Amino acid sequence: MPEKIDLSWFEEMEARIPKGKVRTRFAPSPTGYMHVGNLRTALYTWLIARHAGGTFILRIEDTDQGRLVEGAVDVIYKTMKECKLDHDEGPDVGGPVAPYIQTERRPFYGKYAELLISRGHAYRCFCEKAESEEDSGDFNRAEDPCRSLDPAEADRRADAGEPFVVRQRIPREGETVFHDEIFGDIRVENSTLDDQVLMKRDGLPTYNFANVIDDHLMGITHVVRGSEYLSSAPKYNLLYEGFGWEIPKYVHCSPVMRDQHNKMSKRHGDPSYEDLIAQGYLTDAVINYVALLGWSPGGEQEIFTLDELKDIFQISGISKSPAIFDIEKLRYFNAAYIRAMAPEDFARVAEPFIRQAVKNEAYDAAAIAALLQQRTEVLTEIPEKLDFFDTLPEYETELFVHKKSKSDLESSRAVLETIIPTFEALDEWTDEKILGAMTALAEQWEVKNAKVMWPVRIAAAGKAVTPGGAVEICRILGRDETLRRLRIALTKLS
RNA sequence: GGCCCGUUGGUCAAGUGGUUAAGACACCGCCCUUUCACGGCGGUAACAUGGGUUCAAAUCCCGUACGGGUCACCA
Repeated sequence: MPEKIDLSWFEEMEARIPKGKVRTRFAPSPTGYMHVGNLRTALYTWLIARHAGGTFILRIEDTDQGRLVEGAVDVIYKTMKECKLDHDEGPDVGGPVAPYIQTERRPFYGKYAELLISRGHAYRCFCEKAESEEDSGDFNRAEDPCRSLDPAEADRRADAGEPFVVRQRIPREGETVFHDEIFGDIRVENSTLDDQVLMKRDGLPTYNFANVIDDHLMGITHVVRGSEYLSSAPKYNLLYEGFGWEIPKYVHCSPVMRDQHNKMSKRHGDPSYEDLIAQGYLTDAVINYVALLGWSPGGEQEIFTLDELKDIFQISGISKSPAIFDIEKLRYFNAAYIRAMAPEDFARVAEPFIRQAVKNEAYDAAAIAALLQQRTEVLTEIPEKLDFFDTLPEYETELFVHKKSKSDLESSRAVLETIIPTFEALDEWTDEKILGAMTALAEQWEVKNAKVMWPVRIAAAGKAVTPGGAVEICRILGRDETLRRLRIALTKLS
């Protein structure tokens, strides 16, 4: 009975829709963390809006009451903020087409479902939920008596309080073509589509229905989402046509994989965005890497700021095939970002990691950070590089043997024996003086600098690989501690 | 299984009928050097496969194989 449909309400809704500008939305469901794939979708969605000078919207899709996770929405806000993917409209900032949380939009969906029913594109289905019985569980619309139920009869049963779902009435014949910006035209036989549920028995819409309604009502021009929705896209088109709405551009992105066969997933222990940060990766590096996972700017440049990405991002550069997440390459990006940081910025982010290993406040964290910056790939690897500061490690004298610098046990002993009094006599403990003492000795003995510096560094650090050379290590250690360590080494070698 | 989609080195990828098939990560070698790095130079390594179309195909068409997605009152 179309009479009870109040068309003016729909007209008001239509009137609220902003028009003319590009509008995109990131619409996560609050699951508690940000997958890498999600982050990439958010990024691309944001980039499309910003590139076009359009509007970026955050919408929360929480229609699955059974999967609500406490605090999950906050994780989304926090991540988006950290990544600088700012939104113009959303639950926290409002906007012209509020509300932006689907459960708060609950009344809308029912009305649109009614409208669709009145136009014959949907119908009420009173069948029992087809749970269990996996084998016969496949719903066959051709056999659903409700599809051909008299509308008046259906209205009467609904009014009487009989529970029902609303199903989309898919034409039995013909084919539907839809266009995707990445995959091109895709055509499917309508006979392969089923009468999907639009409104659930609990009165909430399914994802598939809420999406169409909200995307339209929010004036979304580009629908960006994972390619897992590719096969339901034709049904969306039919819905848009049923309402007489303009179909937005679809941008389906292939998944981010952990290997050839599996998507990245928390379940398999793959890192989420938060995990990566906790593992010592920088937000900017993660964003940069993720941008290139499944999208290419075409040129040879790989390091981009968000601003640069915004300028050059093209939907056409998004790839059709899935991309495997390669942590090694992320490490490379992270290292590049670390090296490019202002020294004081790096010192700030590195300090907590430095202090994990170096408790002795006498050792200057900023000075250590300066050594670390050129040789750190991820922040979490910092502590292990610094284990020799607080306490001199146990080590074998074999460490003094080094062929490149032509060092052996005897030459090392001689170097230490000579350099100790020289160091004691230095009037200042600076890089210049320390270096000068060592190069002077090398010159006097007519040997390579390395032959002097090698044993000094080994004696000072007690390990072969250190961040920084002999001069820097000695300087940071301070004269007293350096001399103490050199004497220990001399004892070992005598 | 039906339907949809995809397939360039180990990985990310450029490529849109004529190229010595870019570049990056990783790997290897050399140089630089105060260790390790950084940096520089060089190297190994790819068009899944079979048919067409064409003077010419990684690029267009068909099949095959392989891979992914989907077939929920989940998103």
